[in-house]
Amino acid sequence: MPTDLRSRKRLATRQGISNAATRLFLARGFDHVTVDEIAAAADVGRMTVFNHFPRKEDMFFDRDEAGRELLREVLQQRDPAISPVETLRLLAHQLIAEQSPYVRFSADSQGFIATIAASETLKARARAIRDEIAQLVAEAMAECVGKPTDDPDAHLAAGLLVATWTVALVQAHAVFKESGDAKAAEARFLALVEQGTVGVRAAVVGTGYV
Amino acid sequence: MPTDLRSRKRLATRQGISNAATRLFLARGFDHVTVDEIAAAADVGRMTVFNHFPRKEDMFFDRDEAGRELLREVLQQRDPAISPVETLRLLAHQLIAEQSPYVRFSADSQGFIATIAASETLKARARAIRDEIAQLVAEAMAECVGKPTDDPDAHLAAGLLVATWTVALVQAHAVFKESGDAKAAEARFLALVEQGTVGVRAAVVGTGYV
DNA sequence: GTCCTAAGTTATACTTAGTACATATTAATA
DNA sequence: TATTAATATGTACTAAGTATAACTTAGGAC
Repeated sequence: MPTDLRSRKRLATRQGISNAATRLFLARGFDHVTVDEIAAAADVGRMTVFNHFPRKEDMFFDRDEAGRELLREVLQQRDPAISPVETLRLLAHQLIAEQSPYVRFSADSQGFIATIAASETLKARARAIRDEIAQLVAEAMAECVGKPTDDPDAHLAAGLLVATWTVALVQAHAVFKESGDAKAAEARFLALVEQGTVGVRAAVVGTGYV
Repeated sequence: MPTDLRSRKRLATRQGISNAATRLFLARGFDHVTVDEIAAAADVGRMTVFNHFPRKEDMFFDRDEAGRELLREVLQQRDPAISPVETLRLLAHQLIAEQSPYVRFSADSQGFIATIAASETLKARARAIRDEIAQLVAEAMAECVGKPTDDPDAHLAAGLLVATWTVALVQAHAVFKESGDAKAAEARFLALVEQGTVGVRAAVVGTGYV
C-alpha cells in the first residue's frame, strides 16, 4: 500500500474506473459500453480513462499481470529437486486447493466467461495474454535448466503446457455451466491437467524440463 | 472457375483489392496503410473494400479458409486404418514434400512473417485463426471416432497438436531467419512435429485418436 | 431487343476507439 | 510561500467499421 497521498489518489481513481467499467461490462456486454459511458460512471474525464488503461480491454483484464508474476515466481523459486513441468503440475493442485480466483468455478466466474465469449475484442485479448504466458513460461523454464531462452524444447514444453491448461479451463467451465457443480468442474480441470502433463513429459523427456 | 460474367467480375474486383492491399501491407506495414489508400490503389470505392473484406485483416489472411478446408478434408477422407493423430503427422511430411505454401521458408514467407510480427492486429487475427483450427480439428477428430464434438480428449489432443504445429512453425521460421537455410528450417519443423506428436500420443493413448 | 430484378458498387453520414498536444490542477518540496 | 512535477482533463484529430440509400449493370423473361 503506497503511503503518499498522490499515489493513493491515483490508485483510487484507477480502481474507480475499473469497478465502474467491470460493472457495466458484465451488465451490458463489453461491446455495448462506450468509454464515454465508463468515464461518466466513474466521474472522471475520458482522457483519464485512457491515461490509466491504454486500451478498453485492459479495464476488464486487470489481473493478468499478477497472474504472470505468480508464474514467474513459482518457476524461479521452485524446489530444485522438482522439475519445471512437475512444479506447474503441482501448482494446478495448489491453486485448486486454495480456491484461487484463476481456477474458480462459480456464478461470478460464469459471468466473466460469458462476457468474454460474447466479445471478439475480449477473446482477442485473452488469446494475447495466453501467448504472453506461453512465452514467459518457455523463458522461465529455459532459465531453470540453464539453456538459452529460445531453446526449442522449452518452447514446445511451454506451448503444450499452456494448451493443456487452456483446454482444461475451458472444459471445466463447460462442466460447471452444464451441471452447476463446482467440485465436478475442479475435478475435470485437474484430470485434464494430469492428462496433458503426461503428454508434455513424453514430448520433452530427457531434456531436464521434466 | 465461375462461368458467368457477374461472378468473374466480382472475383476480379476482390482479387484486385487483395493484391493491392497485400503489396501495400508488405511494403509499408499493415498499420501504416489505410483502407482509403487500398481503395485508391485498387481503383474502387471504399465501401467496395468493406463489401469484399469485412475487416481490414481479411485482406491479408486471404488463404485461411482454404487451409481449414484442407484440414477438414484430410481428416474426413483419411484411411480408416490410420489414426487421426497419425494422419496429421503424415500431413506435415506431405506438406513439406510438396512444398506447400503453408510450410514454405523463403524470402517471401519471411516478409509475410515479419509483417505479421509488426502488427498487433495481424497477430490477433493469426491467433483467432489458430483457435478456429483447434476447434475444427477437435470436432473432426471426434467425428472420426464417433464421439460427441465436445469430447474432452478430442479437445486436448487438438489443443496439443495445434500448439505443436505453432511452435514448430515459429521455430522453423526462426531457423530460416538465422541461417537462410530452408532445408534446415524444414528439418526443424518436422523434428518438432514428431516430438510434439509423441507427446500427443502419450496424452490421449487408448482413446482411439492415436 | 426491351424490360425487370437483383447483384454489386459507391457516396454520405455516422459512431467509436485511440492518439497528439496543450492546459489546468494539485501534491510534494525547497 | 513559491516552485515543480505528477496527474487530470479538454480539444482536435485519425481511421476502422456500420447503416442506409442511391446508382449501375448483368442476366433472364417476354
